Amino acid sequence: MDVARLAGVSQKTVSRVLNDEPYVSADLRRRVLGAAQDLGYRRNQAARALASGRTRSIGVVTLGTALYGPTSLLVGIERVVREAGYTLRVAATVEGDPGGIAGALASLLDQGVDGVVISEPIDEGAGLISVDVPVLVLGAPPNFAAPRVVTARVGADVHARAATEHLLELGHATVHHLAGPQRWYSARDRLAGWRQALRAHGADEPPVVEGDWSAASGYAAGRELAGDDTVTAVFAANDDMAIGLIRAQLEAGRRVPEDISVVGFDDIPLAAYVTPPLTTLRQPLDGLARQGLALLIHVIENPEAEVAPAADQPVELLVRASTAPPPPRPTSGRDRRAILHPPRGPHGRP
Amino acid sequence: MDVARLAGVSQKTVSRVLNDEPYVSADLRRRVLGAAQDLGYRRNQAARALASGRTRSIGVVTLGTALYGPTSLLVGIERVVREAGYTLRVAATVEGDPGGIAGALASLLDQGVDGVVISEPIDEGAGLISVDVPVLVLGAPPNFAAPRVVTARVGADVHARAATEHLLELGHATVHHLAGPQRWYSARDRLAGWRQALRAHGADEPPVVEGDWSAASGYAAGRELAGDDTVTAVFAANDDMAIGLIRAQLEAGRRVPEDISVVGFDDIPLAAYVTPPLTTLRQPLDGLARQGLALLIHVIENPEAEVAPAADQPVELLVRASTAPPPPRPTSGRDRRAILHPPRGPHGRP
DNA sequence: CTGAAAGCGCTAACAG
DNA sequence: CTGTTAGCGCTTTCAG
Repeated sequence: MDVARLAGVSQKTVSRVLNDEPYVSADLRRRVLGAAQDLGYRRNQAARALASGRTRSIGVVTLGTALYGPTSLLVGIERVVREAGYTLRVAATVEGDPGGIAGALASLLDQGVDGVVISEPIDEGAGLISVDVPVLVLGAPPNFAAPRVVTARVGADVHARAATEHLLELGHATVHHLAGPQRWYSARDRLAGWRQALRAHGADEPPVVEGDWSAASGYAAGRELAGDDTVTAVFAANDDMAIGLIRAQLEAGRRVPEDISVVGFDDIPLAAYVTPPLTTLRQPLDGLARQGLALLIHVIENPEAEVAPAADQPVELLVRASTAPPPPRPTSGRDRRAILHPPRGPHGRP
Repeated sequence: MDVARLAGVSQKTVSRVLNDEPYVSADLRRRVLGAAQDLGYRRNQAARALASGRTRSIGVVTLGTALYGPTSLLVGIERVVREAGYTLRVAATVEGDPGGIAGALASLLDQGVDGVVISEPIDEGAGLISVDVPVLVLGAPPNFAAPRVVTARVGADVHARAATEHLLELGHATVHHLAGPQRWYSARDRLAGWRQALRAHGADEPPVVEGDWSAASGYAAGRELAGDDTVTAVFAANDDMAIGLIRAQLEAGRRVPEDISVVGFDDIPLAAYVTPPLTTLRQPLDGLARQGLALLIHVIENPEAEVAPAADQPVELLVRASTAPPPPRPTSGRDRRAILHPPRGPHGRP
């Protein structure tokens, strides 16, 4: 090693200095650092990994879409990983690709990551390959075969329940739910929370409409629902669908929130600026990433330590202008499909 | 190596089989594959990298935000990288962190990536470290010291020009521009295109308002502009700002598009579902990623080959409901700030 | 506190 | 077609 020669020490001393190991005299340390600097020396990570069995890298399995939730998580994960001195490797899965998670995981493991985080997995039915490094699962039930699995979740069911209750407390007889794809654990959680709220209040449970998270699917659902004016309140499983749904309502001549209230989920940055500004739930995605990774890194670096599971993240309901009490005189239940709404002109908001 | 022993061959033969090298008998190949299978053998990538000097990984320097452009590109990049049989390493930069790109690049290079893509860099003023692997720069002028730099861009100036011309052709006397942060090359491109269009049509060039890509900044700009009703058309540098701006206009009692037309940029999935549906430009981000990476991988695998620069991606203007001809009787230029708009009630859309 | 020797698990080069 | 011999550049023993 040239650095060692230039500094007139052994290779091992260089290694010690660069790894901040103790038992090196200040003088040697200075000399080595100087030599390394002069030579523009950088350690070869592949060699380090081979010799030490560690890569100081963390792999993340995420979904290959630009959806708000997964991408926000990814951004948060990257930041925390970097701050902790690790590097990030990414393997995305494609929806509908069976065994996608297992494949992505295998690829990451091949690369020798020290730990992996599985972000918002969807239920693939299949069992997962066993993993010999610590795993962090973000937003799903812990059902992975790994020596050390830690999980962190937002407790979406609690949130969904709060959203639904907000609507119920406004006086709506019941609340419809525009659900996310049920292969997603987060979509199931939200559905469950909605159902809990309805039961707790003794409200009817209307049939669930399922979307695919997109505004387009929300729009389609909105057209379906627009014909039925007993629908006075909808809890959508994410903001995009909520916005699509609102759009469909407006086009059908129903006003939001006067005729129908809508609550979203996520608090995307746009939520406060659409018309009407959307009442929604903020997901503490950043806290989730931060908290989960702190746990994961702790387990990586202290293989023997016991870890307490992460606490659920807090709920935050943002009441804006898309929710209001139900319209005074709900149409009688029967023949409702026959009632034609004259276009009342544009949707209003003072 | 156990696999070699089990199959009764040399280590090198195993290596050959696993690397799909020629000159191995079908029989041996079968035997080796079988043994590897039985043992659940996986190659150690660190050792491969050390011995071969290649990692079959590509690094990407991206911005650590959840903005639509950067994240969509990242998703596209990941997919193409995976399809090409490479793995992905990510290093994000933080806005405002000087030398962020250089640092991220250094981290990636340390990891021994075979190539790197710099996605939507911002101008950091500082020079960039020199790089000894092929580099793909997405969306910026090529000014990097690297043996092989390839670039691909969307030609945002052409797009911006088209957006501005759309407004001009609708009859607007001029078009205001709500720009993105000028440290971003893409923001500069859009500004340049807007300016070109104005000049070509001999229109006045109003002062530029600069936002930070967020809907909140668009809203702030919208409030500023709302007092001036000579402003009949605005080209916003992205959809989020356009939506924030529209919101501010509506709150000020100005109708979109009757009183003021707005064009966005990006065609985020929500653009067609906000109120009014946003006229915008679709960025062929996916094509960009695909095209750029094809080039990069070609250069990685054929170090000697000459490459033609990627062709600019095509323009696609999506005319929806946020643009219309200007209002019939524009208020005279003077005293315009004194004119109070009685709240005309809600913004309309038939 | 410091150094010498011995690999980590693979692939490159050269023989057979 | 197949095997042998050396390393890749570090970190880990284990002695000084």
